[in-house]
Amino acid sequence: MKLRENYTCPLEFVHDIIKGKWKTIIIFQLRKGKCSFSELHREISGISQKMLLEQLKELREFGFVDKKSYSGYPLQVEYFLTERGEKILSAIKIMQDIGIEYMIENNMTQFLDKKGIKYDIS
Amino acid sequence: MKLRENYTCPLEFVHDIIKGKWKTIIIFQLRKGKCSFSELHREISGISQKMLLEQLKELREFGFVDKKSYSGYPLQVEYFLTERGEKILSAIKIMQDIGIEYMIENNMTQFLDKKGIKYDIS
DNA sequence: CCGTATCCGATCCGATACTG
DNA sequence: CAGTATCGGATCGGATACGG
Repeated sequence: MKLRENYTCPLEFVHDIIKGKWKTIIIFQLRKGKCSFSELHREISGISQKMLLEQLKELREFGFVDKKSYSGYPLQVEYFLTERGEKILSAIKIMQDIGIEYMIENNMTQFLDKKGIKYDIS
Repeated sequence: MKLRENYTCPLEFVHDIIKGKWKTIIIFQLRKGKCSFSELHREISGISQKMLLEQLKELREFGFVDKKSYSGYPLQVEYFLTERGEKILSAIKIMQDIGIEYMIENNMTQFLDKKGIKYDIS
């Protein structure tokens, strides 16, 4: 991922990283600890393999996520949050909370329930 | 702004709103209270009139920002954060904090200083 | 001072196919 | 199982001009 050369504000920078379609969700999924690629792929409804890989790469590049690879067959990796990842998770939880509030107020929760998506903020 | 009809997760929804290039910065600029359009335009370095207006409109649409218009000439408006806006501000402050850390660690602060941008997290 | 409309290049992201 | 490459439509956002 290519950043601009100059940022006039730290938020511009964080936003550049977080704006990708799936990043907040990936970080949120990692809240409970390490997770293999295929687990992530299974749990994040709708994401393509390409996007998951690409976004994980960028999250690693900026120190929000790290991974551990195990050599052997079949290949196995574990992705997990770094300290910086945990920190932004606390911001993401607030945003999730706001999302839940909004969806409840506007009767948008049927989709959540129907698909059995977990949206606890633990 | 047109949202999707169904969201499987509240974060997907919040992200749809927050992903726009200037939204986090606009919210951050409003942290100290009400502000006219031209003040915002002056203080947010690099934003075009079109984008500022568009993003403010969307932020209002989803209840993060509200405005008060005064009839008369010249026209005068005041934009300010709603309660929901204040709540997401607390998440944005965390992200700003992360951005500052990152920029310090990676010697990226020269741009901030040079342009005299305020980036306090108060 | 505040807001709208349009045009157009840049970027994003989904589908798909292929490798170790 | 994990990762890479490419193609093409959709969306984003900057420039610019105009209107209340």
